[in-house]
Amino acid sequence: MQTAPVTPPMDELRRIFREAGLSFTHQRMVLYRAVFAMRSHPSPEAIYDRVRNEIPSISLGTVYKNIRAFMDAGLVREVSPHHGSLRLESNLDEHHHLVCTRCKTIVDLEESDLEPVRLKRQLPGGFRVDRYSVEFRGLCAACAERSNHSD
Amino acid sequence: MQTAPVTPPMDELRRIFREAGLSFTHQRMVLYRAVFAMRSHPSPEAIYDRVRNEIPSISLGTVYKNIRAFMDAGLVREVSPHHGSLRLESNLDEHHHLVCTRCKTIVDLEESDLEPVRLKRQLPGGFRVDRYSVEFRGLCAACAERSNHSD
DNA sequence: CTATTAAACGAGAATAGTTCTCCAAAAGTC
DNA sequence: GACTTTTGGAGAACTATTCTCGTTTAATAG
Ligand SMILES: [Mn+2]
Ligand SMILES: [Mn+2]
Ligand SMILES: [Zn+2]
Ligand SMILES: [Zn+2]
Repeated sequence: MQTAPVTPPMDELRRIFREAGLSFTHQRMVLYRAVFAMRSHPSPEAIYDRVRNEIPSISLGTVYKNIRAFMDAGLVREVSPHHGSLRLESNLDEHHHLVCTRCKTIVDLEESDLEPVRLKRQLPGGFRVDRYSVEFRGLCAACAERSNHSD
Repeated sequence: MQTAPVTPPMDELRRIFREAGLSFTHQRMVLYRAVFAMRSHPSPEAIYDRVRNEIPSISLGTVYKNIRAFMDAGLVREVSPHHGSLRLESNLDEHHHLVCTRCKTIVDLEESDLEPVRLKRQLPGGFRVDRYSVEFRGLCAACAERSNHSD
């Protein structure tokens, strides 16, 4: 199970936004609550659909702008660093990935470089696993270098 | 290291395409060779750029059509099942994912449900890891069910 | 090798996801 | 409450991808 999706009270939200450097608006508050109430890794469209129940006049542009504001503030993340464009995998062997979050480079890591992943308990609710892989996110040597310089 | 990216000879390619139910065209052959020569998980645009050296008149549409043909035939895969649309992560705790490749549902798996992932060797070339997560791909209970029926 | 049929190509229109621009409205500040 | 800054809404613009259609190329049969 997961930490319960508790909706923070108004003044707690004010504090969260203040600390994030975001002014407090009605739309932003409703969006924030929606995103944290949906534990389903929602798309902007899905958030829009839900929030329109509460604010029918909200625009999709506002949803996108606030998602970006939340991401920039580190309040949420994106599930995959590779939304946006298709990336092809021609290595059909079991293997893992090193992903540079800055330049989006993806480098293979052989299956045999890792101890096998072991589950402590059964997977929930009859999920049928085809394959798994481990994704290491960070900075490649080149980007780490550039990052040190511009400190 | 990895299996060397050997370019298969012409008649080998003919066989591969035949077995995949794909007719043999010049564009398709050059595209196939490009994709398997690039171990960098290329985007369609990157493949296009490379292939235009050899076939300047090739169209981006042809690149997309053949990528899809290769994917449908199981010759290549896509790196992420979530290109296409942004998906938000509001759970900032370390955790892992169960991803249904059919309905794209993403379910969290707590960090503590897994034995810690251990590397056998050092990571290559100074990659700086921020975090890692394991992605289990397969079919959720609902989709597995539907899949059994329509057999 | 040629005729016939089926599949693929190139060009460009269409669509989906996302960002940008601009002005009016709301929030933050004193 | 007046002034300044940020945000929201509407729609244009942009990027990634798919679709449509007429022409070309490949597969198949004679
Ligand atoms: Mn790979
Ligand atoms: Mn998650
Ligand atoms: Zn990098
Ligand atoms: Zn599913």
